[in-house]
Amino acid sequence: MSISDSQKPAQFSLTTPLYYVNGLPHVGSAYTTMAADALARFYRLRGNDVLLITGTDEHGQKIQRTAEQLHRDPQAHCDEVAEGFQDLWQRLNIHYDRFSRTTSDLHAQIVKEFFLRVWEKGDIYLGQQQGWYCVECEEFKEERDLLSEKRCPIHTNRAVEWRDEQNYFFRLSRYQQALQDHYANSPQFLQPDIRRNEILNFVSQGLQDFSISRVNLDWGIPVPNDPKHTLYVWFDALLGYITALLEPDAEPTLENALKNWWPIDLHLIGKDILRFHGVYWPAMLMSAELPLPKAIFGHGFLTKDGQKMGKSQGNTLDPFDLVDRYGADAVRYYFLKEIAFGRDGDFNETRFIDILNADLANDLGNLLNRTLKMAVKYCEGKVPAIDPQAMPQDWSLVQLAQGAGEKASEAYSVLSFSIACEVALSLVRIGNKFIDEQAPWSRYKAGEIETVNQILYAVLESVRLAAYLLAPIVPNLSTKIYQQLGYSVDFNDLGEPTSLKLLKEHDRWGCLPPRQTFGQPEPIFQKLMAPSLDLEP
RNA sequence: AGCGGGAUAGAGCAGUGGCAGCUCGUCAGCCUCAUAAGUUGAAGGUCGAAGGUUCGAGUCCUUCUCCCGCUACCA
Repeated sequence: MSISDSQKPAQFSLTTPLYYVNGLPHVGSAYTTMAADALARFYRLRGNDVLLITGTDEHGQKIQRTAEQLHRDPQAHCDEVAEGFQDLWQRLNIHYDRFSRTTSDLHAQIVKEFFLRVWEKGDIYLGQQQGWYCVECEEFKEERDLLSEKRCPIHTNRAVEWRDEQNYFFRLSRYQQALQDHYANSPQFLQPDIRRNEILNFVSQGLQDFSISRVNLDWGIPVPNDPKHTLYVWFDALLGYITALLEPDAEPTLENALKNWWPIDLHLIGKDILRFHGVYWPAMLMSAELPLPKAIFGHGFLTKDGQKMGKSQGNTLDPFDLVDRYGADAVRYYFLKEIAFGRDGDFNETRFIDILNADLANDLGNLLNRTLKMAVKYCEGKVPAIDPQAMPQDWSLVQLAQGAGEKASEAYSVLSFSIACEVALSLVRIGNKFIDEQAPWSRYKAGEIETVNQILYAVLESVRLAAYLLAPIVPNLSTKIYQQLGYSVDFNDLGEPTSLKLLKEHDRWGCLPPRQTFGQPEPIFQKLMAPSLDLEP
């Protein structure tokens, strides 16, 4: 199963949603993006060519209105918010390859070409959209959802209006069978299973065509053959994934965009937009006769202290504030380790602090620190000069470490970030027990130098392996560990082919080179303090 | 209303027929290499309720309660 060196490295492309720029990013967007970044880092470490796409969706009446309220040009408003997203991604140590914006000129070209392709297929037609319309929501409402006196259930003091307007529609109904066949033939297409079930259920009830244009909308891309209409959401935003694939100097054509990276391996999204990615999008692509993405994963939602977050509830969790107070590694670790990816999860600050201090400071950080300081004293500041292969094979730590790389790799491949972390943490926990049992400090006093060397090597190598396996989640921390062990590696600098090569075998036990000189031992993760609510002097 | 998910220790979770477990937190003993870290042990559970199948049920069946998601245009 080994890949020969002459072959091109396997490619892996993935996307986050293109986030709506109605406001600065919330923690849910950050969650998706952190997961995407961790996965991208995992594949890069494996030696794959990776393309991580994120970006912003910038059209729509809500944006236009928000800009107007701020007495600002809509584009200027979008620029500023998009910059806010990029700023947060930088703070969270996200390494994306493309940032796709739906207001870019390139995008308009791609949208036009795609639209015409579907148009020529006969899947777009002018129809009549009738229904109760809430101006605030910008949505047509089902009559059964309305409150008394035809009031919108969200904007309870506003009555909905009867609208009867011409819109363009996409013939989604035509693709029901093809979609169902695809779901059946590609069980990995919709993940996790619970979301797949929802979609299967939904599609089996029959599909209606959906409208893809609006008439009273200026801020957007005009319908190519009828500029009185403006494209609405899905025939705009979803295509941003394709626009993102254009090489920097390429002509904006579908052919150029799809040349290298299509189809996308994974669309990572929140569960709220699964239908659009799992039903609308593949149907649109089928209509355009393009290959479908390999998989779509809808992750769960976050609550805060068990409560749904929302501006109206006033209990939002600000990702900027979180990362500023605790750092990127801490935030990434909490969300990816403490929440089973795919399920809903909760943020609780006390728990956040407890978990980080226990796992990263006490267990991992302190294990490195105590072992390294012994090695500095007992082994002249170098990795003990022993043969890693000649280690006592009955040591539980060694046995565990030998299987850890593969286990973690399997976990990452199925987006089980939490399990990948547990694999690394189990090495650390067993390492702490092992060092207590073996008590190298006593053995050193008793003159058992050879055994001390073996013990310290085994523990340091386990910490190295744990750091390597955690690198997609906590790259800064892993870098610190590697540097204290004497490497000059930076896990944030993996664009370099040389460093990639260097690390390719590092998921295996026994890499740590004997006699390598250590860096300065110092705590890699300072304990977090709870915010002080103490008002007394 | 229909479909699906969930209810197990103070918190978060694992556990598809055989002694109820893991992590965090709490309390106590041990160690002294270490970031007041580590380690060992303890306390803490009538496994949502009731009934049934079985030698044996957290696990299978039936009924019920509560919570959550989906049931079409929520970026």
